[in-house]
Amino acid sequence: MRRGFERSKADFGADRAATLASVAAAAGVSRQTVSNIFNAPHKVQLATRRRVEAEIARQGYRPNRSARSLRIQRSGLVGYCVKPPSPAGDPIMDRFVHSLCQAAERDAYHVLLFAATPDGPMAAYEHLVAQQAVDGFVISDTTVDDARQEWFQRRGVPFAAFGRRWSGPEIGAWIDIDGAAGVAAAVHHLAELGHRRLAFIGWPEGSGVGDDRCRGFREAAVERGLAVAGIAHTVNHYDDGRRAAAELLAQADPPTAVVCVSDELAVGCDTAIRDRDLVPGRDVAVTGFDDTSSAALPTVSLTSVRQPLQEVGDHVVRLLVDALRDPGADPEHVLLVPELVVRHSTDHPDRTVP
Amino acid sequence: MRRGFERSKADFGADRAATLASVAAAAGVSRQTVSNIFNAPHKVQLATRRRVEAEIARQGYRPNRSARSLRIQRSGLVGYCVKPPSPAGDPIMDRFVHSLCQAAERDAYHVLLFAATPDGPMAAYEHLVAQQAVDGFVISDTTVDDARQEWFQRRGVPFAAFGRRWSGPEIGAWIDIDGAAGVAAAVHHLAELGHRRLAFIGWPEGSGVGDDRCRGFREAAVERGLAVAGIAHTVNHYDDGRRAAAELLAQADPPTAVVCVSDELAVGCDTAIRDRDLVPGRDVAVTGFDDTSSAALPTVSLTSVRQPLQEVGDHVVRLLVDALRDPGADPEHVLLVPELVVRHSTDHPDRTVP
DNA sequence: CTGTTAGCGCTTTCAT
DNA sequence: ATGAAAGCGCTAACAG
Repeated sequence: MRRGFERSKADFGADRAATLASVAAAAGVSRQTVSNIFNAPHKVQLATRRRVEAEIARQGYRPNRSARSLRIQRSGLVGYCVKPPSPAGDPIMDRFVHSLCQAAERDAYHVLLFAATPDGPMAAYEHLVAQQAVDGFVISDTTVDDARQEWFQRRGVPFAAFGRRWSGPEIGAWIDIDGAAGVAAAVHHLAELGHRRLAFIGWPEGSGVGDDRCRGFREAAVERGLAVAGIAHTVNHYDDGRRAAAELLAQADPPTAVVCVSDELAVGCDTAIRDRDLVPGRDVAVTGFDDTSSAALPTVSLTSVRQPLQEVGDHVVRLLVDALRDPGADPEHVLLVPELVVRHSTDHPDRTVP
Repeated sequence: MRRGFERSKADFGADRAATLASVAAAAGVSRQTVSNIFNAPHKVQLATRRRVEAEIARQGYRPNRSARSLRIQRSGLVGYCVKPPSPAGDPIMDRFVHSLCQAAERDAYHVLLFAATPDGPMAAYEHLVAQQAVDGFVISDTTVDDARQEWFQRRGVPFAAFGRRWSGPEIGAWIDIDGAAGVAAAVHHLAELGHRRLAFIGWPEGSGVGDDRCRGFREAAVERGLAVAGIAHTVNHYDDGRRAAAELLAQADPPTAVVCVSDELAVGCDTAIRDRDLVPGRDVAVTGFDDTSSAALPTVSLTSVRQPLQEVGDHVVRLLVDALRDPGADPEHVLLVPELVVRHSTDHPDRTVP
């Protein structure tokens, strides 16, 4: 029977992991001095410090995390709950999670990832809090009737949200993308291209994010004095976007540009335009939201609103660290303006002013 | 100045978190008995057990994780390194990560997520090992010259891989998707539809995953006695797929079906077919790999190979847990056959036998 | 600036 | 079946 590891965990146990004591003994100083090297370097004389540091490097010593956490009563972990994958895939999850990790590590934190359990939405959070497994949470995808913020507040659990509160009183710190501003940027862009008659395809009403983006459309249209040729509300599926767009385009006085609440719906709209033997961007303009990989496909080439997720990660960690440091401080709220990525769906090479 | 939390962390400190001692005192038993409830329930009389359990529930007590980890010398954490997001987005990352979390939690583990640091590929791994922050690692995206497995072995660090070893001796347990079988399934499907002349668009040679899928194509073509009208190798971009497909289709005796190593390239191929005023699936068939959201778009409707990522998560956690339990055991290797999702790109409604 | 002491909350012998 | 005692590795308070 072949061994899986030349040097298994059991063998490894022979030369035990380095500890404060092993480093101290080898360097001929007290354990406290070694500890100080990490936690209060200025308290150690340069000569001894050098010597101890050499020994630390030689043994590859790092303070044991459990022991340290137990002593200082902090885990150094940030909890984040991943939502179940949707069939359509999540266009921003991978970027957000990576930026979250990076930002956390800059502040000497790590991310503890967990999935929701079947027994209630807060069960997994509760479990981690009771175990004192994490110092706080980052949450995302906040909804209109989100119960999490209030739950955290009631228990004094520090957190920071990617996504604002859509109802009720403000609780805790959040950072969010200004969806209304993103959609407004699309409207302004279209207005500058000469479009005077616009339509909007949004999600069903009541969804926080969706309503916000819809408001951005309405307000920008008013501000620019543009005609609104219709506002549709539909679930976030390609087919529904295609159907909604077909109806809008079949009107007596159809829009020359359609602003969509998501790339998924915008790609449906793109198809509806082609269904009428029109060319997206040349005959009818379209915009989406999220700058997904589908939008970037040259066959689609969709103008879309891109969320600055790197910055979101940086901010959300900062907000949490602030809450951890000073639980009594005023929670901060940050609204980031996203960026419009212009492609052929609004700016076709053969386009003439509508 | 408004307070962020009605009951801040500081206030919260007043009624400290429940401990073994607090539960024991309230229930009128020793700390040991409370501990036994969790770790050796059979050793406790039913009557006292009920009483203590009631008190545990009342106080919402859970054993402190740091203390427990320190005592038993295990963190209950599995490390997983997220790779930086690519511009194209990762089509399978969200599904894999979620299944990883779920599977880990079934075995009372949690996932510690971290990002690679600038200072060397193993620096982040090393840091976590030295701190004893995790009990082992799950790795994915194994490459031909992957140095991680050997590194883990040398240090006796338990791990399990999603992705086989592409070179060198076997080290550790892995689970992988049988890409060759997936591509072969596509070839067999095409053969059954009557196609006799196929081409393949793959990645540059030397990439483990890509070569494996290419081999699946060659072998299945031989097995079925099909003609090979060309094998292209290109980087994984839409435009390159389109260009490669254009060349293959411009030949004197072009293929009637093109098998692609990825959805990204397959969508490029789809465009190249349309560029020649042909209809994908009716005139020339195309297949991709990964069943991404782009493939599922009805405008594309791409037949594609879908990886069973839920099962991959289950297996990879099982393999790691096995390695943790018995470091000396033979590492297991699992190869999962993926499933072909048939759509219009191979089975167009108006299709006639080629 | 260095060394000693105590204890974070838990599990694991060992007695009873 | 239950209770007492020891100690995992660390940091903070204090004494020298």
